[in-house]
Amino acid sequence: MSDRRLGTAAGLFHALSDETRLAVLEMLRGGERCVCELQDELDAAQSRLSFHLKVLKDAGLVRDRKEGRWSYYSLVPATLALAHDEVRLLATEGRQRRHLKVLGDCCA
Amino acid sequence: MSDRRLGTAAGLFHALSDETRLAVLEMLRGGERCVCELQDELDAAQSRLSFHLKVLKDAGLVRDRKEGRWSYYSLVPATLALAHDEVRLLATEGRQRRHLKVLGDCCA
DNA sequence: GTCATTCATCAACTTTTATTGATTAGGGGG
DNA sequence: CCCCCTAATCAATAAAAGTTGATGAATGAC
Repeated sequence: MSDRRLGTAAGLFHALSDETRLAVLEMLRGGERCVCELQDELDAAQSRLSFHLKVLKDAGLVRDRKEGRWSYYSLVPATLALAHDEVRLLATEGRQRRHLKVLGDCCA
Repeated sequence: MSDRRLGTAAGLFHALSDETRLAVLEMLRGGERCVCELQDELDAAQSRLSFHLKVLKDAGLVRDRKEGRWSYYSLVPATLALAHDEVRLLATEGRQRRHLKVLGDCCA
C-alpha cells in the first residue's frame, strides 16, 4: 500500500522469475528441506544453488535454520501471500471505467 | 501443468519484475491506453517505454491495437490469470507431509 | 588432533536486461 | 509534394544477474 509498493512487488517477482528458484519453492511446499536434498533433487551445482537460495532469502520468500552442519530451508508464507495479493490485484479487472477522452483525440 | 510449467511461469514473473512494467499494467487495469498516455503519466522516454511494452507483449500480458497513428495497449486477462494461479499454488501451503528420512541423517 | 562433510562466499567470467540517442516507417494534414 | 506526429526498431553502451571453480568456516566423526 505504500509508495514503494511497486518496487517491492517487482523485487518479489524478480525472485520468482527463475526456473530453479521456482523448483526450490515447489519442493519447499512439502516442508522444510536441507540444502543437500535440494541439491540432489534439482541436480544443481552447490554454489549455484546457494546463490539462488540467497536470492530467495533476500527476497524474504524463504528462511533458513542451521542445525549441525546442515541448513534447512522453508517457505515464508507471509511473503508468498504478499506476492499473491499483488498478482491478484493485477489479475482483477479494474472496476472503474476511465473517463472518456474528448472524441477522436488521444494525446495533444 | 505441462513440464514447461516452471519455465513459462518464470517468464511471466520476469515480465512482472520491473517497476515500470508494473506501473503500466496498473494503468491498463483502468482500460485501454495509448502509448502517449502511458508515456505522459509514467514520465518515461519513448524508446524506453516501447521496450517495456514489448517485454509485456512478448510475455502475453498485454496486447496492442493500432488505430491511425496511435497504438492502444490493453491487458490480456487470461495471462494474468495464469500468473495468478501460479502464485496461488506456491502461496498455498502444501498439504502432504514429506515422508520422514531415516533418523539423524539428512543426506548420507 | 586429522579428516570428511555441508554450505556460504568470493573472484572471474559469460549472459541477459535495461537505457540512451539515433534512425525508420506509417499516418495524416496542409 | 513536404512536414509533423506516433511509435517501433536499431546500435552502442551500461548495468545487473547468473555460472563456475576455488577457498574457507563450521560441524562432527574418528
